[in-house]
Formats: sequence, structure tokens, C-alpha cells
Amino acid sequence: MNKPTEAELEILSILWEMKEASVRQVHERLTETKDTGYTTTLKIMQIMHAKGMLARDEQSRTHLYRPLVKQGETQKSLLKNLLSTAFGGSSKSLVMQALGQDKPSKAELDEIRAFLDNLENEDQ
Amino acid sequence: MNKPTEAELEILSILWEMKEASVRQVHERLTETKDTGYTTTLKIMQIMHAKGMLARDEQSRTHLYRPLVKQGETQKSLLKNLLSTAFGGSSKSLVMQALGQDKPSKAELDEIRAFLDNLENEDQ
DNA sequence: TTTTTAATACGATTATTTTCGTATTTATTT
DNA sequence: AAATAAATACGAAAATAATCGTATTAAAAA
Repeated sequence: MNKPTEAELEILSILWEMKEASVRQVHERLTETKDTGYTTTLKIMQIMHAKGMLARDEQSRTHLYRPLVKQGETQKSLLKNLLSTAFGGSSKSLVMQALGQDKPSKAELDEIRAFLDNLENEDQ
Repeated sequence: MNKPTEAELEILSILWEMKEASVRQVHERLTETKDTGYTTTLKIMQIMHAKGMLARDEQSRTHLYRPLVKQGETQKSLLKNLLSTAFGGSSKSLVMQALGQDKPSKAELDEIRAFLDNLENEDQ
């Protein structure tokens, strides 16, 4: 799957969360953090649809869009790229930076611990 | 600091590792994984120098370049961005994806555990 | 010293991404 | 029914990024 552009990723992240939304809805969420025109959002979503990244329900006049690319797969490929370029391939340093960035809750920390234990044991 | 472009990041990652290098050296490393012309590499490094991302030692005819942006800071800002766009702000899921991506050694896993423990205790 | 090689400078082109203006269509309101 | 509002379509411009060709300069080799 092709790497989404920055603007596409912003839209995807909204749609991953909302599951399905109109251009208007996406645009309103977008303008909370970014200053851009309605037709710009529309155009990018149309392009994404043409690329096969978004499904479009044209039943009603107000079209509804859904993501067709999986969040997990996009995460995987973006991380892989970031890991090799910015982190010299060291997932350890990436993980530590990420944790320093935004500390997870106690419960989440425990989940991560369990995950680490699992990682260590699985391939014996 | 401004977000480096993809090509800039590739060059930075080589320079972070080598500390200092000529265009030729960077270009040779680059062409191990990418097919690009020498003058393209040169041009981008010149642009990076103009932007203040690289220092340039012009003593010898063959100029030597050093990164002026810190790897840690670049990592931090790229991660922050990725976290909010691709991961809906959840560092937990980012961390797990990263670990699944490329499993660290036993020693590194232990370092991560220590880091987690530390995180949990520090703010009481 | 002449020739060849290897480097930088830099403009221009190409490709990609983002933005927007305008036309058209459809629905809603008056 | 006419006017207004809200949506899509789409071309084109603007902004950004990447690539390359050619000129020039400096060093090294013949």
C-alpha cells in the first residue's frame, strides 16, 4: 500500500476514529487544528477515493466516506520507515522516546510489560 | 526546528551515524538503498546547509558536513507527529507496534523494563 | 605543463502535494 | 415557483520537493 501524504494521514486519522463521516464533518474536525478551506478537504478526500483509500457512499447527496486502508497496516509501514530513517533501526530507542513523549496509564504500562514478557518467551 | 523532508532525513540519518562526511561518502551510502544521482545528493546537502541543518567545513576542496540538528530532537518531533496522526495519541499502541516490528535483544528488553519502572515511580 | 579527474555551484525542469476558485447540481426555505 | 443554501466536480494555480544538466573550479596524474 502506498504511503499516505501528510494531509491524507490527517484525514485518515479522523476517519479511523469516526468510522464513517461526511466531508463537512471531517473538515470541521480538521479545522480545529488546521486552517484550511472546505474545498481543499473535499478535493483531498476525492483524491483519496480515486486512489482507493476511501470508500464512498453516494446514497444521499451528502456523500459518506469510510477508510479502506487499515490503521494497523499504515502504522506498521510508517513505523518501519521512521525506525530505519530517524532511529537507525533501534526499536529500543524509539520505544523509549515514545514513552517519554506521552506516558501511558498504569494499566497500559502493565500491558506493555506483559507484551515484553511475551516477546521474550515466544521464540524458544 | 522544521520538519526535515524525506530525502533530508535519509541524509541526516547517515550523518548522525558518521558524525562528519563528504557528499561523496553520503552519496555512496545513499545509493546502497536508493538510486539517485550525485548532483542530487549534493544539491540537497547544499539546501540543508542553507537552511542551517548542516554545518560545512570548507577547509579542503572536498567539503565536510556535520548535522546541526540533534537526532533526539528530530526523533521527538517526528514521533509526536506520528503519534497524533497515525496512532490517535496512544503511545501504548505505538510502542507495541514498534516492538512487533523489530524485536530488541534481551538486554534491550531489560532496559525497556527498567525504563517502564522508572516512569511509573518518578512522579509520586 | 597539459590533460584528466573530481569537486562545487546553480539554474531549470519535473514531479508531487496542497490549495482554491468557479461552475453545476440538489435540497431547502420563503 | 423563486430564491437561497449547501453540496459535489473539476481545472488550474501555488507551494514544495526532488532530480538533473551544465558550467566552473581545483587537484591530481600523465
